[in-house]
Amino acid sequence: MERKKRKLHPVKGAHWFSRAYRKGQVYAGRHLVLYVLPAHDKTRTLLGITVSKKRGKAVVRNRVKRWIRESYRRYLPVLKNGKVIVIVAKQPAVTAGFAVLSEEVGYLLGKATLLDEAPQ
RNA sequence: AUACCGUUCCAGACAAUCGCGCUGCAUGAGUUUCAUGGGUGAGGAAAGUCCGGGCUCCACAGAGCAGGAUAACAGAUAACGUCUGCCGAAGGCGACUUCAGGGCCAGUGCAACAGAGAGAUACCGCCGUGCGUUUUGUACGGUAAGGAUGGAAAGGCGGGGUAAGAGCCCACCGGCGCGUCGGAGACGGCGCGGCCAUGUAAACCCUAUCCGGAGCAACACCCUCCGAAGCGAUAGCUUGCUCGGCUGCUUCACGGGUGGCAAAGAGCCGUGCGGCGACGUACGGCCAAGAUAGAUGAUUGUCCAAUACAGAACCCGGCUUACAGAAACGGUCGAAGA
RNA sequence: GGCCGGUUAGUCAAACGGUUAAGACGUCGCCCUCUCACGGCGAAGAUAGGAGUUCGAUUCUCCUACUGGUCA
Repeated sequence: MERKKRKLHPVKGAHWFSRAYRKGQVYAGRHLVLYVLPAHDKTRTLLGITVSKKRGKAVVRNRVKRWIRESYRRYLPVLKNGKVIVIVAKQPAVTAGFAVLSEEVGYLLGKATLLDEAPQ
């Protein structure tokens, strides 16, 4: 069934973010915090990324978002559907680098039991 | 090779694999769209939002007041507080750099403390006269040369003059006014003259010039909702105030989408011509991001001395601020890059 | 993204361009008390940073940083 490539879907609308913060299940790591909600659309999983303006200037925030998005993309083929995931970057994430964040995204997704199988 | 000054340019490159936005490119499915291939994809500051415009709405934008901005002169420009040239001042041996650089001889205000006195003055001192007297002194007057205070003390310095002194008089210098010559002008040279109140206008102010208000979250359209309260010629908008103008209006609550918005303009590149230059103009060529939770990343290899500051959000012209380094050209000083 | 404001001791908060920058709460020390509190006396502690104008700047001007408000 995975012959067709999955695309990366972003979360749209501010109310989904606030719902995730209030009602979502929380999984915290050293650099990131993961919020998970069940989605209406069961055929795909949405991703939202939050990097506060306190974390740095526009270049820094964009770089952190790219790292997280790329990490998430690596786990996309083995990800369960029907969820809304919001990832919030903490202050250490700014200086962590891609390798560290990628590892942490995998760890948190596994902790939240969102992976069908172990990533290769 | 090395110091210094000015101008311009670049902002890691290449290859492989995976991945992203746009596409009014092609092909195939399909006629909302999807897939594959191609094309294209952040900056010199995209930043701060400090100025100037375009654009949109208010009446294509009106009158007066208030308010704001600018400040030698001439030009460039769509416009500017920007730029160019030039004048003046300051700094540097020099190339060159810097300057909110109109007016306190229109008016008003302020100048704390100190000091006798801050725009008017006599504390000490100097001189004269009267009184007293061995002497010291004391009263009145003259005086701004000297002392002391201050950021600033009666334009500065020298000479004449005087009882002592003083622009009281004279020369030079500074400032101001008038005349004349040069210059497009600011200004500069020369001559004459009243004999001159220090500083502060980023104090009020005066002079000249300019400025209507708001901003793409503007604004226009489509679908949904067509909700509650209030007003009755009041009220609201334009504008801070007055006039003038406009309107069934005002307040509160409230979704989604499309356009605006990106292919085309004060556009970029090259060459010629005009100009000291900013710039203008003619010809030829080019089309070069357009997101909407917001697109450039990951891994590996090679080159490299090394990758700083930093991410478009309607669009331009500037200014300011941040910044590792690399390159080119022109020039200055000196015996020598010391 | 646009448009407005603000920054003074630990906190709140005054100051026509002029001596040593008010106050209040808090902090510290001493006194009072058997001890604590209350009260009394005393002390320390600040103009966001950098330039400029001025004789002199918390105040005026510019730049930078930080921090609020507001606009569908």
